Amino acid sequence: MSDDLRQARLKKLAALRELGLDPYGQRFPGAIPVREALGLFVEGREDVAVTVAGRLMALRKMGKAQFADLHDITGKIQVYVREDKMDPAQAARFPHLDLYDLLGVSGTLFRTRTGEVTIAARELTPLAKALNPPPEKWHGLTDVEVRYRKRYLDLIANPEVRETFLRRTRIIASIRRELDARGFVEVETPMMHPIPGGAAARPFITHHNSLDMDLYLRIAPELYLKRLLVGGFPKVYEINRNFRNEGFSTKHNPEFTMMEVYEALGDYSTMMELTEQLVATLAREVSPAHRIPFDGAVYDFTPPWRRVAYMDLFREHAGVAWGDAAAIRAKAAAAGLPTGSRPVEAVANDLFEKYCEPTLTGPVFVIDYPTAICPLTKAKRDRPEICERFEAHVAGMEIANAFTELNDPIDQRARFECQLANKDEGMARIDENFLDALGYGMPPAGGLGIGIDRVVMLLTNSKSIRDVILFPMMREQEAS
RNA sequence: GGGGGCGUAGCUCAGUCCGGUAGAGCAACGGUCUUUUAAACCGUUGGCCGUGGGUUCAAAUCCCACCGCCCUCACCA
Repeated sequence: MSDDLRQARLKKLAALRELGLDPYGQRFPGAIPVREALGLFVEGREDVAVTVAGRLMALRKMGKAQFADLHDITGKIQVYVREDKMDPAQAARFPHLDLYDLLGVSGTLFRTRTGEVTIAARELTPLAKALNPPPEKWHGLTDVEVRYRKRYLDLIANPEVRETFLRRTRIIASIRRELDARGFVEVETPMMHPIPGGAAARPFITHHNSLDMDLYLRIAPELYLKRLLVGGFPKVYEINRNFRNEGFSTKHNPEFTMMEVYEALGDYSTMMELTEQLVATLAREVSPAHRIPFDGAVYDFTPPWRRVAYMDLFREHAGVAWGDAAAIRAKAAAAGLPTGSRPVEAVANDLFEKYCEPTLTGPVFVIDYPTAICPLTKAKRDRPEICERFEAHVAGMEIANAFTELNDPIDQRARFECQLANKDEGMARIDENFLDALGYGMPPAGGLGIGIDRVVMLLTNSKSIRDVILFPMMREQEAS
């Protein structure tokens, strides 16, 4: 039983206490990262002293000698223990170790007969006793459910998982660096909204007790970032969580990380250039040759990316004419898509997503969307039925969505009212405060949203969004 | 929500088709071993076979329901 394994470890914990040691350790100054320690080795010398701290991942006992593998985030170092040639008080500590214990080790570096740089241990300091038995050492932890529920074990046991999440961190840092260098200012806007807006999605509802008011976890920060444009911040961005109360999949997590950028005096063309440059920079950091492998294909993000007009794609692949409302509804119904009382453009867009988007490999910009499905986007001056919006698609995923922002408060109100009339579109209530803000004058601007999780998926060759979110949404389950 | 798959020791997995005493490797425990690399060798322990019901003389195995996970479709500005 697992309980037996635990009991064996508790016995060793007690033994450490009897030696006067604290199995859970104290401040441990002087430890250096494992990789750094390995770098201090000087060929031919065996007197270089180092101190490291890490997790005990393997133990090979050979009579009076034993070899241990100590891991930290930077790597692995082997520890050599000769019980008969050590201070007896120190030697007495070693029999009470278990795999996964956290240890501090001091000693001198040498090279073993088989060539591995190793610490000859002089001093051992317990830092934390592991009471739970570890996953199997060779196959590691493969059960995806356990990997997601106990991500800490996944990170310990699977080095490539560590690498994926470190890369995620580097990607986000790089985005910030690039935007900061271009003069964008990072801001934080509310996560709890009285009216959910800026996207069409079902929100999570929560409640503020002392105000006795329902609040919504934000589905997008858009309407608040635009208020900042009104307020005179010309270039703002936010990287933070959005929440959408919808089904989840390999490409959707209920909470996900979105970056939104707004640039006063720009438009969707400037956002297209920004998108290309940002993603290309990230891709170059992953692969200087600009060859990004993903799901069996290879993508090159070198600008400029292909641009294709929405209507051209529709004409080519939808199988019906954009203007033929009856044919559009008939085709959608035949395809099992909802038609009902929805506006014909919304139904047509379903056809677009079903028949046109899958033909895109990318990276590609789909540009110039029908105005009817873009309530926050400025229409083209000469063609009011088309608006200045693009989506960037790669490998069947939408990774970016941007437009020339609608800044006419009267037009914006009309669009909201039209949206509200179609209950189907999911809008609950018009955000009057947002319209009021536009009434003070918002500069013409380009706005861009990039789904960070999906970009990280692309750049880490991860097929599931759960592999790039440390703690993906899971049904609650009792602790095991 | 629909369809498909999976759930057996702490971990990685056989066994299920075709019902007949619950298996292996790793880990643990006890030995041998003074430079090993998944150390090796000898021995021992460890199981509500996801949960509940049914069929049967007999169920890990067949049937039903439920729980959880994965894939897929649907939903999804």
